Amino acid sequence: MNIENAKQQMKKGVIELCVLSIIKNNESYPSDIINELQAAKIIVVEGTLYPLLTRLKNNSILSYRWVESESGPPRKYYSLTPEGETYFNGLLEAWQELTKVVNKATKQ
Amino acid sequence: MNIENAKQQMKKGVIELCVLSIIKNNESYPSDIINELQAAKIIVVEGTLYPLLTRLKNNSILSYRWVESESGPPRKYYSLTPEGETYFNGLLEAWQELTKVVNKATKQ
DNA sequence: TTTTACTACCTTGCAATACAAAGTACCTGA
DNA sequence: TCAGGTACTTTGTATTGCAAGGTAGTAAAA
Repeated sequence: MNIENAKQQMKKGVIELCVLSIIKNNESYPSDIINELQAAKIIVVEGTLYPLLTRLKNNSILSYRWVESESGPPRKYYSLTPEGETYFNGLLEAWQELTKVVNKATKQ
Repeated sequence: MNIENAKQQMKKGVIELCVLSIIKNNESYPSDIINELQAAKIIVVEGTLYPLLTRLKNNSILSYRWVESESGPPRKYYSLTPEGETYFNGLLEAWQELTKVVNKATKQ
């Protein structure tokens, strides 16, 4: 059985958390986000990220503004809305609780 | 946006790890497993667990033996195969690495 | 001017899997 | 014999990550 698949499953659950964390730290556009995730060894591709960002925007977690680029097409820079801040905090709390119970469950 | 949904997503990734951990500690049958997960606040229902166990069995991660019950139908008691032990260790390692990178990514 | 390369955003179809709900079957005791 | 509880199983649905392909703006080479 391929362990890569299971790793993938675990990763899935935290993509949203990590994306929001990156945006919270710095207003970002998608390529930024992909690069930061990659640096953190959480590989995510465009086909994953764009629909996610759109979903979060449609649910008022994120907002964006267009920013001209010095070289190339304009970019959508995303930031958290106040509602998004609350949502992110809840997500982070859930993550911390999950790690606690899983670590406990897998002890010994 | 409903945070329960996001929690659910995070949980998904660790169900397999937790199920294997429970079985590793004690040869178990499905109701055992559901109860232990529930105690750890990782709620899982039959419709999730049975297909998961079957999948793991088909991939030689788990094996089972029928055990007569004192009151009711016989039970399938599951245990890890040697291959399953290896797989579990890999999964646990992946989990520990994931928590590390996510904690780093969400710091500050 | 036209073409090529690069960057950026977006969409479609597929696959994996958790869950709700319903179904089958066994065992026990009234 | 039948009612209730336990246990295992299956089916249909929804979510969501990914591969692959598409659209479009900018800039530099040909």
